[in-house]
Amino acid sequence: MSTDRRRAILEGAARVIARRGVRGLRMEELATEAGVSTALIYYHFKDRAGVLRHTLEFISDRADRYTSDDEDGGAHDARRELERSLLLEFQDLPEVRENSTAWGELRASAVFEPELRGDLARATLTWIHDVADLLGRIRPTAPAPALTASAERLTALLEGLSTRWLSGALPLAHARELAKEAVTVELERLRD
Amino acid sequence: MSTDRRRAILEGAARVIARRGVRGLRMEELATEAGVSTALIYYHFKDRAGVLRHTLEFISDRADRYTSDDEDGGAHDARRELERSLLLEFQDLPEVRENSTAWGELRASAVFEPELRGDLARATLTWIHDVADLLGRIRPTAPAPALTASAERLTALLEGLSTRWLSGALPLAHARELAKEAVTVELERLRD
DNA sequence: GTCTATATCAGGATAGAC
DNA sequence: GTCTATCCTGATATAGAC
Repeated sequence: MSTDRRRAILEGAARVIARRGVRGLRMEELATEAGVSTALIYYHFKDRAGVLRHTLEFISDRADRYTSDDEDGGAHDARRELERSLLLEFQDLPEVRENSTAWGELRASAVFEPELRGDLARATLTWIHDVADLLGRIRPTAPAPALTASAERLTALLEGLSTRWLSGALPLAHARELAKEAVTVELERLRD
Repeated sequence: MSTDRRRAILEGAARVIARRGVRGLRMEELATEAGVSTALIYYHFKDRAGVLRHTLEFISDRADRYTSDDEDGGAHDARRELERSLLLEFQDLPEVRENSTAWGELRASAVFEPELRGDLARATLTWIHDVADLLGRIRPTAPAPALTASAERLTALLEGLSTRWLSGALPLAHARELAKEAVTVELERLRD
């Protein structure tokens, strides 16, 4: 059925992008991966750029599922939740790798393809907001701008570390350690 | 003369890559940009991959010139030098933009092209080392591992912020501010 | 909605003259 | 060393049947 195929294509796109990059995504390889014809991809997504856009959306939705919705935990829970959600980026599981890779690719592609920027900016903002929110639950007295700045730094750092990890420049365990310590450092900053 | 043309091609390649990305580099556009024929590019660099390799080398050599060599400044100078060298990444000057863009492209491409990883790792290590060195001059009593960890976080953050800037997700001034504050935060961390 | 077959074309690469 | 002219592959996209 239609919806299933659509989804299969998006899942396939995430896999192919993780394997070849946005730059390396070939419509025919995607078709094979998803078990459909190229024509069907064009039918559903109009063109290559459309595939990219929807895949980005798909991926960020999927990443949202990582974040729990519990809003009423105490500071201790928030701290654990924060670390959990940030370190989730650094796991050698296929889906996580896919998400990280695809996210990095989309970010990098957006430098040259302005059409991608809107969605990317939206997703980034949401992410920053979520992190700022968690920080705020740990440091209830910290002013909002400081929380946002810390969240911006943490998320940007995560992206930087993630790319280094994926490009083989940084072992996974070390990346996790650096990220974890960054949380400590920023929380210290937000203390007074 | 031969050497001039070679150089013109490499400079042109840096500009084109900054504008279109590694993937967007077209041999013909490069030829026009450099004022030569496509055939000459192949004559000098064998193929497209050769152009890429030599351009990346060209660019990292050029970026080295940014870093000053003065080794004997006091803590105050070191702090300024640190901020200067880190914030240098965030300027809207053609050459800086070219270098940042190409660096980001290189980093992103390395995720899928292992051949690129060696050079990249080397250059990254040098950078981390330089930053750790400056941090050490400001905090002479801090242990080396802590200095390295801070340098790793700062440089990874820079890469993250840089990509956000170049992809239009983060205004230049804001990126500078976040980077500057990150220096403060890390130096605070290294205090005790 | 989905496929097969194919048009179209951009762009990498080379031949050969100068 | 450098150019003009051209070949040819690989990839996007569409036509049209089912």
